[in-house]
Amino acid sequence: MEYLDSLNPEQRLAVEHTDGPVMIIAGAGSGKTRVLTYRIAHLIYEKGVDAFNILSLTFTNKAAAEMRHRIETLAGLEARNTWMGTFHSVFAKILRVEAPKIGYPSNFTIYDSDDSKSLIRTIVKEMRLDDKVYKANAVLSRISGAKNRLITWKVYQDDPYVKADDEAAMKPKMGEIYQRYQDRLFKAGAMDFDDLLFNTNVLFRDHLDVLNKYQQRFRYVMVDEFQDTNLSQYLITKKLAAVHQNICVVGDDAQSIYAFRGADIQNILNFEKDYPDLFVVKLEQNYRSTKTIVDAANSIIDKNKAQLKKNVWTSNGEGDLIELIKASTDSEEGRIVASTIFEERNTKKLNNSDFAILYRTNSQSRAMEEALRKLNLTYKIVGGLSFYQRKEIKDLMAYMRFTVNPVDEEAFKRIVNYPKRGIGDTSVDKILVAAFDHDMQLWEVVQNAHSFIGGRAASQLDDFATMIKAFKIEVERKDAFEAASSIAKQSGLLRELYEDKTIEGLNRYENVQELLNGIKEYVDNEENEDKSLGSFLQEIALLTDNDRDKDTTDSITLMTIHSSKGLEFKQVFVVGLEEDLFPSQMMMQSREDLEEERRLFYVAATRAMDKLYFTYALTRYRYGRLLNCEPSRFLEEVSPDCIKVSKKVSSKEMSGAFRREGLPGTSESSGYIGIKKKPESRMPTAMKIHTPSPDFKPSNTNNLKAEQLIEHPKFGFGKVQKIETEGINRKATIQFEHFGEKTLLLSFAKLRIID
DNA sequence: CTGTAGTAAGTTTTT
DNA sequence: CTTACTACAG
Repeated sequence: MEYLDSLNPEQRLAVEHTDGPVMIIAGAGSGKTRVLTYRIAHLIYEKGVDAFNILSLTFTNKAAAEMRHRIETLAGLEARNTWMGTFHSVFAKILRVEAPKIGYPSNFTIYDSDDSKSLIRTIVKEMRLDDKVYKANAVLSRISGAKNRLITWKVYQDDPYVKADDEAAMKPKMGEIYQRYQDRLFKAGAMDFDDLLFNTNVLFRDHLDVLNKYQQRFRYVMVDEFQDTNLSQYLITKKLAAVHQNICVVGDDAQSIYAFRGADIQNILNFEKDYPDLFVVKLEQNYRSTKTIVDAANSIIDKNKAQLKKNVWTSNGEGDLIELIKASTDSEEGRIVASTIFEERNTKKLNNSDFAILYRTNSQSRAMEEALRKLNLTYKIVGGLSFYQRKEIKDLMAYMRFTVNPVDEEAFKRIVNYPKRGIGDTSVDKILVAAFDHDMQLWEVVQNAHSFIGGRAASQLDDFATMIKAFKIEVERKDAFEAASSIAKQSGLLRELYEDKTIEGLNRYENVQELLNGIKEYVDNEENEDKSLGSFLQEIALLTDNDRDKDTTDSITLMTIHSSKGLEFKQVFVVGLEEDLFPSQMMMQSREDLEEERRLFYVAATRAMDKLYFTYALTRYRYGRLLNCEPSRFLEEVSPDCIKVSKKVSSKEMSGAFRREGLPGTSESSGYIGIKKKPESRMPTAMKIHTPSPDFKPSNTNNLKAEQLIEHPKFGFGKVQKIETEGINRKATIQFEHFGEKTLLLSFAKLRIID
């Protein structure tokens, strides 16, 4: 096989060792995707395995699409028959066939996290609990964490440790919320993201015939980005591979960045224990980046304790040093990045698509966008507020969802009175209560509205029911596109949007049209066998904004570091390297958290092939307030040999920023400025005297009032005298115990409000 | 039941 | 700056 000649010895081992359990530890830029595609081709053409018997699981739809494309190029159309997709999409597809076995309808709805949160809010309200204690986000992530570890509500409630945990957090009702949440999902014929995996586990546990069917079908199982699997996903693959034992996992523990959604790095660290005869290959040669970049990335990741030993190296040249750019404001940061790209592009004859700007949070894209637009540079944003999360899109989808699955509670609440048809909150509540009390299906109650609620609303509901019935008939007779267009028109939704002549209204109208176009495309696509609306809805529920076709014009890529995984660019800007932003303050609760942020930093750095830039700003707007920032600790952790301090900062802005900060240093505002060890002057002497309480956490100062007791990290305890507003700035005059009266800019000051 | 005005609180990453 | 929720008038 001559194509094997293009591989290095380790890669070749990984490709040729097809049978039995295999773990491929693939360092950044080591040609992992190449190995995976060659491996599949090898299975099909050398080992004579039917493509139909190969299952490859990835974490994003994009990665799956990329892999499918590369395999087709390499191995031809035969390879199209391999099962390839994300965990969620593959098992949603299987559940669509098998769901009735575990009591769900096969046209079950998939709730996205907005639906889930809304349901949790309803439940918390129904239980008459304090929604400030039981915040939807926190409750959902707790439940999600349990599900990812396959803990049912029953086990959750019976576990004394969990109970102690919840009680310590003053949230003893968590178990009951979990139970009710699960019950309501079941009644609404709905699964949330975690359920797709959880229920697959249940299915395989309780129906051995079904498990056996898929075990026979998937003789070869491959898992990409294995470091990001959670327990639930791991157990599914383990079960599937139990008979043939042909499981191949590919991953890099150094790039595990999804702990927040249950990824367990122990899966990769302990894999060997589950498979004693495991064959391990390490791909350590990096083909992507310059030596400087590889060294810099290694210097950061080496600080982590939890990792597998490996030595990523490269034979590439040294390349340029990493440029460190300091800006005074976030908008200046944007301007410098934009002008640097402009210059580099022209002097080195590069395309826009050779550049990427990576940030920690989506909100950072704004400043970058503005600067790029001013220089007329074409860019595209990956991710961010998803198309599918827009109100108008969710509204139309809710109509479609309710038509297909008329017990879908969240969809019902969304559309029953939109556009307005005289059915208010009171009536909606009555319907829901009636369904609950009589243990009836939502749709039955709606159809018999007169028996449950009287008056005007009842006859309005009759009209609503008639409309939905008409939709149902359309859905049965027509394909997804025709049914959806008809629903958009008949529901009055299109008219409502059409009549809104504001710019936003126009956009919303166009978005709905775009969704309809998407449905048309789906219907016209030969590969989709089932062209019903129900089937389309299941597909779309698992799509993210990253999966929509963006126009293919040559553009600079803007995205979060999380979505950059697996990609590479000639030049990469990692922006916003400020303490509390990256590493994120919300993450910095434990050593594990810091290590995950380091891995994230590692991922960002290793995206670059030729040149890497780090930038940070001294002040930044967040939530409409100007905050001051300090350089990220990562800038001190990264090997100084790899970094060159660069870029002039305009002296005017610089001194302005320093003055605002009330810092000395105006004199160094011209010339080259780098990170210095935090100057003494930046650390008020007060800090040496007052140590903040161990649990010090800044509070939201929105509601700060006179007489309020507060704690300041540097000045200690004090009492608020008065609050004034000056332009966009709010100032508080505070009488401190030991430091007398001080006036602080609230946007700068971190205060803990003592209740 | 609907619309408006005002208040409160949240801001990480993704399937 | 945003979004979600509440109170109150019509």
